[in-house]
Amino acid sequence: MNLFADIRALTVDALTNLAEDGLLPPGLDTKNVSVEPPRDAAHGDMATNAAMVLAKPAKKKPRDIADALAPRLMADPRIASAEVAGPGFLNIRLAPVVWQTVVGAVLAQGTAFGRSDMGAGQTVNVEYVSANPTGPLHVGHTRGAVFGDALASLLEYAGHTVTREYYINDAGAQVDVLARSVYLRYLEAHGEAVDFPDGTYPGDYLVPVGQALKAKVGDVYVGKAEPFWLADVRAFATEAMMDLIRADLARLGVEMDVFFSEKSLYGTGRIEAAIDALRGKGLIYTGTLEPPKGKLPEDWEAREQTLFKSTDYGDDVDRPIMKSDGAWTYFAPDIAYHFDKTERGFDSLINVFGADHGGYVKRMKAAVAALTDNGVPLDIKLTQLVKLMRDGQELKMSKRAGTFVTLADLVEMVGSDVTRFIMLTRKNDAPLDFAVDKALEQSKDNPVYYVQYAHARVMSVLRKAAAQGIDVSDAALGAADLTKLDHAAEHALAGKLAEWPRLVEIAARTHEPHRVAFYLYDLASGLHGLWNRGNEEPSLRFLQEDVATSQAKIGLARAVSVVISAGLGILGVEPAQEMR
RNA sequence: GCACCCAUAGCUCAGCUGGAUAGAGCGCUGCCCUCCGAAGGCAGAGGUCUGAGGUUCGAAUCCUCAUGGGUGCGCCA
Repeated sequence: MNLFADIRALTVDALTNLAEDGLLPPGLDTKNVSVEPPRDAAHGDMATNAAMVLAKPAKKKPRDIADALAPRLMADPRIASAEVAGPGFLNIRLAPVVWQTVVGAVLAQGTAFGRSDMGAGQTVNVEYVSANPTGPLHVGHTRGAVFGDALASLLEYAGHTVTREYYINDAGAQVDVLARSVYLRYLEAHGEAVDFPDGTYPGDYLVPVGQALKAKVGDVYVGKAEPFWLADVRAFATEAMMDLIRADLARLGVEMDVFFSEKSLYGTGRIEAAIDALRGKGLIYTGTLEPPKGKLPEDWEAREQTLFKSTDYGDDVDRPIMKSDGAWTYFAPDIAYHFDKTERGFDSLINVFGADHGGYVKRMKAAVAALTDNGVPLDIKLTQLVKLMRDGQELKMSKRAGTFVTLADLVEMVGSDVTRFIMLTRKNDAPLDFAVDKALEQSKDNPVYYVQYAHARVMSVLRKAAAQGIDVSDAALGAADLTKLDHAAEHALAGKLAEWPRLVEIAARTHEPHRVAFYLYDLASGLHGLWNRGNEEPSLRFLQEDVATSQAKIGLARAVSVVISAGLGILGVEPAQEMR
């Protein structure tokens, strides 16, 4: 149930009737007619801009249209009043029965209240994290993981069929570096003294990998030249790193559907097939790029390269797909990977990258647009940097200084729920200061606890009521006489609940899960407000003298907890039963 | 030099396919527990939405330019 969509449909019907009666020209385009919550509560429950949007095409004054529209809306039992205001807004007040219906719907549908069929089963591939398999995930990856996962859940909630996917860069030079580093740890496990030259990974996390390699193969690689062991060690090390990464993701409750190996694209003709697809469209050619403007790289010289004509699809320059030694650049397998995604039949693609990959957005979009003739949209969401703060000071991250903070460290410090919620209290493209000390504080300073507290309060009321022998099952509350919810403050809170399905659609459409977090904060605020008004107005307390009234009021509180629960579910956060 | 992202209250940030008098938290001032959890609530003060043009009935929102920050920029993925 989406109340705003319902009232919008009512409005459009009324406009159609006006046209049939000759009061408006026929065939007006109503797609820009909106029904929204007004910014100022004094303006009523909803407002429509219909009169202003249609004034020009109908060649009528906005107020005349609004005057004609108002009585048609008021004929509906759900509408208590419709008044013309301002430049031509129609402010709508809803009948009390509407709010009672909303609460009843939440109690009947549970966390499915707010689900949308907007996605219409469209398949979406969400690729996120995709960190190089060379070490544990760090704080930056954490934001990508949380964002991508919440976005995926949000899209599922809005009716899409979602695949969560991780692209493993296991074919480049950096996994050779990994293999050499593990080899050194392997020698160390055999008692050799080793040191780690530049261009190797000295991290302790490879010590157990070296030992595991020894346990597996004994000493067969000791004293052997690199070509003898490189491929084997690389495979072993990469697998070990992916185990590490999967374990890190599990700490956050992130579970991928697909891990896609870059290496699997090589030697199978799949890169060639993707490039051939572009060549077939006349988009591959041999040429020389202009030198970049401004400061030149020192060793710059003009070279002939195999290029993808990405400028035909909005990129700034054409991009090389093959190195001068004939090997593919990193971009070629990327193209092949996305070609593979489109061939798997996804209706749309989403990539979540760190902001430092912003420079690849245009070429990636160009590649997908070219491969699908603009048929499959690719949205790329960039997550900005995370700064960890403690006591107002930035925790500087430095591997050398030993202050490198990993995902595992962060989750260890503040827990998965707090990590996830805080990371989603900022828009993805805004930098995030993560105050580790504040995140653990149980106060209003901390939005996680504020929302959790609201949920816990409701649970507390339910426990208290149950102890008094009141049936507080959702079925019983839903069957209660909800007309007892007759106070404006209660209607206002129910109105917040009614916004939930609408918010889900907006958040899903814009690919912005942070909106869910802000909505939950707002909803929690509404509950806290009503709760405290009960201090001064006993009739607003949830527990009343008679059972029937109690059940109605508890029903409202329960409905709030259900929606909080649904929202937290999308964010991947467990609702609190009580605060401790 | 070019591209992308960003600029909203003292601070940290929301702001809905353009909508009415721009919101929240922190901080500041003053209130509210014989009462379901005060880990909360209420009220007040605080704004040329970086600047200048443009489109529109209407711009924080869209377009152009400027200023100030961040990120990236041909054989690293």
